[in-house]
Amino acid sequence: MYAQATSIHEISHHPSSVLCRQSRTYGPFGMVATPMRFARNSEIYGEDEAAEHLYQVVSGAVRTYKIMEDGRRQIGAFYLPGDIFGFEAGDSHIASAETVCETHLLMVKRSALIVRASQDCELTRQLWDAMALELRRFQEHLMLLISSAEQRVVAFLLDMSRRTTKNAAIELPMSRQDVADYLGLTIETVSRTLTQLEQNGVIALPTLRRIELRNDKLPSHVAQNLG
Amino acid sequence: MYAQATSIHEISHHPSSVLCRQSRTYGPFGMVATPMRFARNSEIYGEDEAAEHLYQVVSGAVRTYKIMEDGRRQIGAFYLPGDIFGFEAGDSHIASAETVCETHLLMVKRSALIVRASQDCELTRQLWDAMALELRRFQEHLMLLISSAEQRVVAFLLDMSRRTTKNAAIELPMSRQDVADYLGLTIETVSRTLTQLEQNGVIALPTLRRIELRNDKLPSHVAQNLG
DNA sequence: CGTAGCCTTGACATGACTCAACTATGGTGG
DNA sequence: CCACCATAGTTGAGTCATGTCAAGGCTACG
Repeated sequence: MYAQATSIHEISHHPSSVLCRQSRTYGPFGMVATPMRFARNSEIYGEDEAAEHLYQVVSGAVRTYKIMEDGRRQIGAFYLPGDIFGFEAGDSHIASAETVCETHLLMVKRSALIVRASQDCELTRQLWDAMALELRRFQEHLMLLISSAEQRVVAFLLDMSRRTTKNAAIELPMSRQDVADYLGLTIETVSRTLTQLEQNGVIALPTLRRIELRNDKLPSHVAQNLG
Repeated sequence: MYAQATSIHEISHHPSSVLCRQSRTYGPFGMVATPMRFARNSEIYGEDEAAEHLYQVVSGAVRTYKIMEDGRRQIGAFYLPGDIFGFEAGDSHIASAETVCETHLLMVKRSALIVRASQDCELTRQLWDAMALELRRFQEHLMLLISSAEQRVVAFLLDMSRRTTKNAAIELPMSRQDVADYLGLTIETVSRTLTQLEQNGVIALPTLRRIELRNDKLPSHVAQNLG
């Protein structure tokens, strides 16, 4: 329902430009990779599409999501520069992936990766660990979804803070609607919660997308979530 | 809070008996495996313990879970006969694992598996697929947690039905409290929802733990969840 | 037949959702 | 540079689903 409201612009169903430089580029796990650029809100792959690649974010941000029968959208994860995504796949993807803003990616072939892993014990281990990290993220996301709105929002902000800058200010690449669909809340509840956190002095909101955290003022029950 | 109420009996911190037969037993992925037996509610491994093994359920049932700061317990997954678990780990486990009822397991060494996978492309692929399946389960669990109580309970029953018998009756190995902690609901809400489903003729409850599904009467909005 | 654990039911409280109006922001063209 | 528009975000009032607290009923096992 509310996800429906998100009008999506600039959907370009394939890479705005694929930069195939002559010189080889190396991506995740030291594999030969193809650099790609996507405009904002572009589809990278769709649910149920054959899963032939693995991706690493160079700049920008990516969201993976599923649309439920009732029309709601659940965002499974956000991927930021350095993150690798596309694991969530046996033969085909189980979620769609879109860019949140203009994004540069590196793309590697899954089949090539598997072949190389089967000759390289260290690489097999790295792959295992990367998937375990992905599982850990999902597990933490699960825990989030059973807490209160305030806990969800604070945990989200802390996670973003930890993953981007080391200082306490974050520049969110995604809209309130994205945040809401990630946290399993409505956009109104996210907005109200942010306002309330600001009034309590836990955060400052110099602009809509910029958020400054006062770590010392965090509600104690979530402070422990800090990595 | 309510999770606290679950009084746990018969915690035996290690395998009641490890059957080390002379003849070798083969477990998941064709690896040499150690058979083990656990009593009901026994700990298999704890959160943050070193993750040295992978397990396959032979008979019985297993739950993985985390305890949150506020005392609530979130069950991440149930594993039934045939299922493999223990993937959710880089160097150490990110959740605890306990038996739901008396359970027989096969245990294989992760390190040995990695070594063999790095010589066997097919095995690498199988491992990848197994972890992808695990990710898929988590993704589906995520979707569950943002739906209504009725949708959660029905989806849970359908999932259990699909994974156990092919007919429409299921014998739940776990308590209402387990179900509640898996679905992110209270035990009261689970109970009320089951009663309501029974009154609507969607299910029958011949005994507390036995549930019969009338697939034809399922609420349409979840019927699509059928695999 | 008694008891303990598990489950159900009821009455009430409350946090998040819905619907609706309003405000701020950022980009575009005059 | 300003006015305008579309988009994004905020705020308010009222409703509803689920949680909380408390009592009571099964069931199974000794």
